[in-house]
Amino acid sequence: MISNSEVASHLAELARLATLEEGSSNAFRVRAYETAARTVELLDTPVADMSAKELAALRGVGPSTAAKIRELVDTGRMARLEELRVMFPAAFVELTRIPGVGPKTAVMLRDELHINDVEGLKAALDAQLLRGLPGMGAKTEENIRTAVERLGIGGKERRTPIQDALAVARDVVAALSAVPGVIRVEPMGSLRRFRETIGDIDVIVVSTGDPEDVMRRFVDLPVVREVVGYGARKSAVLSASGMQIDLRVMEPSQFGAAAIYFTGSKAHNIRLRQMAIERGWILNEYALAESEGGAVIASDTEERVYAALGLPWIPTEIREDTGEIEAALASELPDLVADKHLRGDLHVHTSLSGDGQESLEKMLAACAARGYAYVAITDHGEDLTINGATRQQLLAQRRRVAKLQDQYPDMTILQGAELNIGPDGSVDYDPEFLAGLDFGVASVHSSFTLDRTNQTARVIAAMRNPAVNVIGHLTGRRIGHRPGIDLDVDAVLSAAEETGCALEINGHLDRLDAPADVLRHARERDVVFSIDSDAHDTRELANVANAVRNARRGWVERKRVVNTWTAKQFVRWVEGTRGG
DNA sequence: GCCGTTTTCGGCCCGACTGTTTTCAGTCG
Repeated sequence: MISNSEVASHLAELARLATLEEGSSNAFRVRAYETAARTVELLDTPVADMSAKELAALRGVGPSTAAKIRELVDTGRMARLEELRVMFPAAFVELTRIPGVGPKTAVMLRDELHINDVEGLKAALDAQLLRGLPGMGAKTEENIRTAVERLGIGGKERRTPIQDALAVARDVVAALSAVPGVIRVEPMGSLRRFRETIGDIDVIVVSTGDPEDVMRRFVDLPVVREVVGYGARKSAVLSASGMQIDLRVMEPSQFGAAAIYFTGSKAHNIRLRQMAIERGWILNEYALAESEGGAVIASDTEERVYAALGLPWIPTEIREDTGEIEAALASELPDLVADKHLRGDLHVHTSLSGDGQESLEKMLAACAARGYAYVAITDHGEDLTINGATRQQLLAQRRRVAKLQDQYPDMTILQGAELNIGPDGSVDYDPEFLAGLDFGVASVHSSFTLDRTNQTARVIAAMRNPAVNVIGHLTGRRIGHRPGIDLDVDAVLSAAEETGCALEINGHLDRLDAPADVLRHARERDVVFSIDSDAHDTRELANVANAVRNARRGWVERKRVVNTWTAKQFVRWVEGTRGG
């Protein structure tokens, strides 16, 4: 049976190719396909089980798209998509990845110069054929030549892991904060929404001084390799690593409208602007204002702009037009977990792990300093041969923990381990030894290439193990480096409901695992989570803030997170899950 | 292609920048 995400990716491709046919990504047909793709992607009911009539009742899906979905489900094909694939082969579509080449230009290049791929474009550039086309001159030709040469480093679809983008953004923010007159510098866009990968870094500078000072300072930053746009209030540059950084300078009174606008997502903003129009208003990056006369209704804070539209402030992580507007209108926004709710950390390493950097004593002191009511010390199990702790080492640690517990009357210390889930679902040590531990996190650290059936079976077997309270970094992915293991997410969520085993939300920026889309799908299920740092030194304990933001993206509510519970509730859950 | 307390047709989000044009089209976000 075809999955919803496969159907959604067909619809997304339909939108991409329709862009070429329509000549614009803003064409209504294109937007309709995009909306339909988003709706299907997020739906919990399999579309394969739905009638055309039921499909057409979904938001953004009408009779035409419903028929296309049914056709795909029934025949495995979508005739319209196949026609478009013939009209626009992949090598031709590749042309639109070049910055500056949109659908109109690509089609003109083919119609006028018979260019069908990037190689053909290069030849035409060498022959200086582009400058003879309508609306094109030598300058445009040169711009396209430059863009082709750096395809792969600055292409439109290039995305950077959030870990790398955050580092670049931090430097830009620090440098621009020092410019005279600047009172505020904030990263916006997908960085503020905390997506796993970032396209461009968007930054707003609020300044009471001369905006041109900010712009000059911006394009002179050491990180800047090339200036790709330069205006009085808006500029764009490419960083040394090829990331695009967009900068806007705004007045203090515009900050709220600007923050909403530049945070996005685009789909979220479109919904807000539609709501503004219904009221006879207009919403842009400067203000929410009356269409007639332009009297400003709200602009200085996000809260005021949302409130004027009849909405509560919407958390940045869920601004994707995937149901948050409807929830806000119905006063049913989720009670998202926040940093201040955390009462403990359930995945902490010490120097007993080969890759742990600091002593048990230091890690506990740092946890206590964070105000935790409980903590689980979870060094690697022995099956991780280069990093794991032996039984003797764990027993010795257990005695040390017992002594240290006296120093922390307000913090319950659980001594456990991060167990390794073997390819067959077994974990380290033997059941008798494991029963002597207080807590168990079980994680996949090997055999990443098993098929879905086997991966799913091993994870579920670990969940059913009475020594396991939490499944660590569910998919094992490393963002930008390694894909996650192939899992039947539905089956895993069912096992989590059945066993009470928590799914970890890991705070390492290259993990953010379980991924937000998995968390979102767990929303309708009776699943609990743990928000963990997976710290290997005291500094990394702060990683929980990353996990919190990823949890919020996945609509995870406070009540679902076991380490927001009181010590009493938490210990009851631990005891309930241990021993099955 | 979708949608409707302006409902079955006529709308559909908004603006900066660039390069090419003397008023605008294309691209981008």
